[in-house]
Amino acid sequence: MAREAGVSTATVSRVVHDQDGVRPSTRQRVLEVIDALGYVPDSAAQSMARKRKEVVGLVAIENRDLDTDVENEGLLFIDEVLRGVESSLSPLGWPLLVSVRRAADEAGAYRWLQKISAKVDGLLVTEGLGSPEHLARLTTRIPVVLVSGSPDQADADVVAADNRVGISALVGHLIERHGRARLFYLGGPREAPDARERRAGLDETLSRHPGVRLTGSFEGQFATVSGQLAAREVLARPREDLPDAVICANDQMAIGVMRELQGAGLRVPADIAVTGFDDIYLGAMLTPPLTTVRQPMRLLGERGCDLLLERIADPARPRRVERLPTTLVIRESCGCTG
Amino acid sequence: MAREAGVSTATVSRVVHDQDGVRPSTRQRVLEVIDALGYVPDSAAQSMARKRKEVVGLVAIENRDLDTDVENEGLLFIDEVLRGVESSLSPLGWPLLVSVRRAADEAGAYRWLQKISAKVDGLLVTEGLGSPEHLARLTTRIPVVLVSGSPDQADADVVAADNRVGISALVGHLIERHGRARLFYLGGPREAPDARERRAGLDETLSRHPGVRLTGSFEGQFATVSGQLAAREVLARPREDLPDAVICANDQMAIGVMRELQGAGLRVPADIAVTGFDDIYLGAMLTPPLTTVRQPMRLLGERGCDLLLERIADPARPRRVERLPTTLVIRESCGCTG
DNA sequence: CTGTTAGCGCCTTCAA
DNA sequence: TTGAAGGCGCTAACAG
Repeated sequence: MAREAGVSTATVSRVVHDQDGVRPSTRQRVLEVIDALGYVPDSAAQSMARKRKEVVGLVAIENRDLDTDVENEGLLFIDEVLRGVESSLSPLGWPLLVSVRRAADEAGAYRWLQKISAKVDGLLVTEGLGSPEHLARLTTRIPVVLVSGSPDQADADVVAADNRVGISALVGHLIERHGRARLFYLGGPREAPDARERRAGLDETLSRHPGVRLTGSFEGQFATVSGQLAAREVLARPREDLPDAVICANDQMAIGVMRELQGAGLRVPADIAVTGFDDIYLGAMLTPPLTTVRQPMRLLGERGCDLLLERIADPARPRRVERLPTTLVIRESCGCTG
Repeated sequence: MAREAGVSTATVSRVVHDQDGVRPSTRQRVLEVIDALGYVPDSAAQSMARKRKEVVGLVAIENRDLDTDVENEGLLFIDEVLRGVESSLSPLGWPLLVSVRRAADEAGAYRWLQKISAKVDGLLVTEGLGSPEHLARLTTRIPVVLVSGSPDQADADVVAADNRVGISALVGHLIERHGRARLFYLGGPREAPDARERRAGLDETLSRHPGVRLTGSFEGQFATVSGQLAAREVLARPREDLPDAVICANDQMAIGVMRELQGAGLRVPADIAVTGFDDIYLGAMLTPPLTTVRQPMRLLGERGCDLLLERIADPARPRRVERLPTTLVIRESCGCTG
């Protein structure tokens, strides 16, 4: 290796890390050899020697049905989070290790998490990934930040949008402003903490409005098809039993719902209002434009990454849970007019 | 470590990798201890011992102007490529190391590339990233696949869309079908090989149509603002000197052009046609919907990754250049009617 | 079947 | 200012 070529050994290390205590002439010579040989220190060896990998990981699960949704749906949740993380990382120059798992099949999921965790200094875990027990074990070995995760997960730091306030504002609007009183709720997967919070927010709001009824609900997977499925269930009812609003736990599902409903000849929002959550770009382009709750996806990534870096720097630091504000985005699918 | 707890040493390794040659009872015991202690083998040490990291890298540069474009623009080139790579990787269970660099500032870019390359078994390099010399040096140390890169880069494998055919079909359509004869070309950055190919395709097509004139061109950065800038240049001309079509080297710039042109009161396509390249989702939602050339971005990622994996498996394998077909997507911004 | 023994390539004292 | 030496945690070859 470069050592032979030059003449020395650990001096190379000093040169590579521009530590001082090296005679300029020596440094010069070493640099030349390094350049000539195209030497690049192996990062695995480095990680090993100084017990630091200088990489953080991001794990996510893929909600979309690959064959149908692939080409669609503007910026998705994960894309935006990833961007945020990247931007938070780039001043440091650390790369990001990404791994996405197809469905949420529990089998092997933990081994996968472990394997990833062995390659990074800290891990960002999104949505309802991993059971609480698994996360707990993970957290004992390595810093973990939950992005949109459950705020009461053992020792993990958490960033999450303020789901309850968001959904509450939305539903309040639907009820008070548009007089909708027979709601249908299309929720997200049971495992997803943010889905659960949205549901809780809904129930809370309903309890404040005795005149309003939840006429049905459906557990979706945050994917467009879930919306279509749910819409079919709604359409299967006798016409006079139709809800006057379908509240969806995310935009993708709302898109599916709208398509299916409109396909069946219903007018949105005249016959039935439809709302989403997230505010993905595509929502604004629909006809009618989607009323939704904006959650700052990119910022979730940034803040999550910042928390992670802080914890990596100081593992003993007290646990932190950060709530990011949501905002009601009123467009037309709720009944408002452009 | 687990070894103490159990009783053995390298047996643990055998158990972890379910190699046979371990008495069931022993295996059992070791597994229990592993589980109890939550032991996870350190991947840096593993990489070191077997000289394999089981990670591939993806490097890209960010073309967007962060402050303006951030929230916009449906699935971008990189997002799609990344998806493709991920899907190609997931059966293997390898994670992907992602690093995005802001502008194309040459300074430090090579060191950045080197640093990333030290952490992976192979590298996917997108668009016009890295000078040919740098890429050449990189390639001697580690397998490299260029995604949308120059097909004549030293020893790197390459996947690229068939840019010339694509642009040629598009321009042919504009000329033959719509009689456009005074074209303005908004190209991509000089360093980007795909931008160069598109330009070459244009010139080629023009040379086959003597009656058609290129009235001007502009070198953009593949970003929306580039489109706005170019449009302003077009608008600054005397009205009678206006081109009858603006051909853009990607969709994002086409969007910028359309906005600016329409903002100035011009009708697209009646007064002036506008076309893009890529076929990002958003293009279909514009008014008028964007006529463009579709390049299979996701597939670029998949195939690129496959090539990379093959080369990692067999570094001596002959170099390969793969061309992926493009397709003309006729919507309305060219003058056709829905 | 299982333990021993070398490294893998680099960083970090400690001496010189 | 520099070299020598040990060790990071794991795997692989070789003995038992």
